[in-house]
Amino acid sequence: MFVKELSGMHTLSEENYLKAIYRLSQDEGVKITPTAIAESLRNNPASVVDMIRKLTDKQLIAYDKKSGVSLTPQGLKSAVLIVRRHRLWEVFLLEKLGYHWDEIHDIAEELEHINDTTLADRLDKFLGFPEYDPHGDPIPKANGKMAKAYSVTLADMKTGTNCRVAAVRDTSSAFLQYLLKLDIGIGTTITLVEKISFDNSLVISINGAANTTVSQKFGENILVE
Amino acid sequence: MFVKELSGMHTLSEENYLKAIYRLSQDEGVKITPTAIAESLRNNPASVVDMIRKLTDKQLIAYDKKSGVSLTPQGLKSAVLIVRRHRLWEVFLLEKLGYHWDEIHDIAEELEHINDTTLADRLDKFLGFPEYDPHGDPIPKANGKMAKAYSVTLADMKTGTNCRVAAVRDTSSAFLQYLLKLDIGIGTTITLVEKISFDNSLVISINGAANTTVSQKFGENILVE
DNA sequence: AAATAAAATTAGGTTTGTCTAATTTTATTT
DNA sequence: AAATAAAATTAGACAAACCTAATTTTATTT
Repeated sequence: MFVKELSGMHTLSEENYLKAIYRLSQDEGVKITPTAIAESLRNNPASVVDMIRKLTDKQLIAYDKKSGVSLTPQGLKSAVLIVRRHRLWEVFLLEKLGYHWDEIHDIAEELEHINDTTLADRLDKFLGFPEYDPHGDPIPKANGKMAKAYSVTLADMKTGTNCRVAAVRDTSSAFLQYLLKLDIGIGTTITLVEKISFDNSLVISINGAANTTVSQKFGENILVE
Repeated sequence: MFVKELSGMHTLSEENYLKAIYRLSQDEGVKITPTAIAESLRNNPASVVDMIRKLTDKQLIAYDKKSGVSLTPQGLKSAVLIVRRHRLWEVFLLEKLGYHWDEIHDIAEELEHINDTTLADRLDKFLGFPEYDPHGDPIPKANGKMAKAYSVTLADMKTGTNCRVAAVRDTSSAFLQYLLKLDIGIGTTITLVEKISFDNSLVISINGAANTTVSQKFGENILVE
């Protein structure tokens, strides 16, 4: 299929690797190893090594044993476009089709691979050029630029301070449904009442309501501002 | 990937075969042979034979040397759902994203494979439950029922009669762009002025304008009422 | 009916992306 | 530094979906 040879055209697998590598590259200072990629994609390091070779040949990534895997400018461009499409489709599914935020990730995971020169831009326009997706992640613009991602977590907060939920790190429906049950969404105000030093559990007040206790892991998956 | 084993889940290829068989089954009285399927999918009869075995094992089609390939009730249900999704997405692309009708087929060809229990129904609702897609093909309802497809072509008309363009058979951008140039769309009124007996060319008047001559093949790809 | 043409099928390959098991390289402990 | 553990890599398989070439079956002519 000669179509696949056209610049900017990648297989489904290639796109998923680029996305995984992009995601891993967001944790600054962390080396991107074959094992890390394999864990991220829930596949085998041996498979990753094969794909690293393929993507290196295609000049989408670079691999240096010392510094690990990195995206080339071309690979970054492709990865950001996939992320752009993913996040735009999430907005569409939530705002236009009425899905809840715990249902959209997996569908967007498929929609993001649909490739057409103008589709993302048309969708962006149709949605009114949203800045953030329903999970609080910034949506890359057509030129690749985007607002800075939130990085301070609820677990990083000082006891006694207030914050606004800005984004969620984990987008699994298990986590999002838990948030729904706790009545936490983007924009919710949380007060950190106490940190339990034994296991770093967090005692919080959601929108000024009675106190609730959540785990450290929970706190690390809520991004605040 | 155990996910693929769930009922109603088919591979991309399987879905394309089901769709092709469904399309061929619309020409009533025509036997669906491996060669016909291969032509429709532009692939090799040997490949088709492999897939016929696979789909037969999965009880999605039945194959009888005398009568050819047919969809089982289960296969029909899957095929109709794919067609439903395709046509709904076409409406979306045209009406919401502003594409022209010659650009939407190929994109819908990808979107149609996205499978989620409620996606098609939500999209249907969002679009206002359209009856026909932008090419005039009826959109199957959630229950599988749909308006009858148009079947009379411009070439079938009697000389001197008027008709309204109801649908197009060929959805290739080459054909659709030609129609755009001729100023023909769904709803256009055409008068059949004369049939040239030599090669069945058609002399027509579009929306009452000056006469134009088109080929027999052209006329056979315009469905009218 | 025999000859020919067309269609269907089988046999054996190829590519993509995955896997397991074995091996080699690198990193971490002791 | 040697021993051990972990990570990376290679080697060899496999499934899906396709292919070509050869063969068999079916249909059409003469």
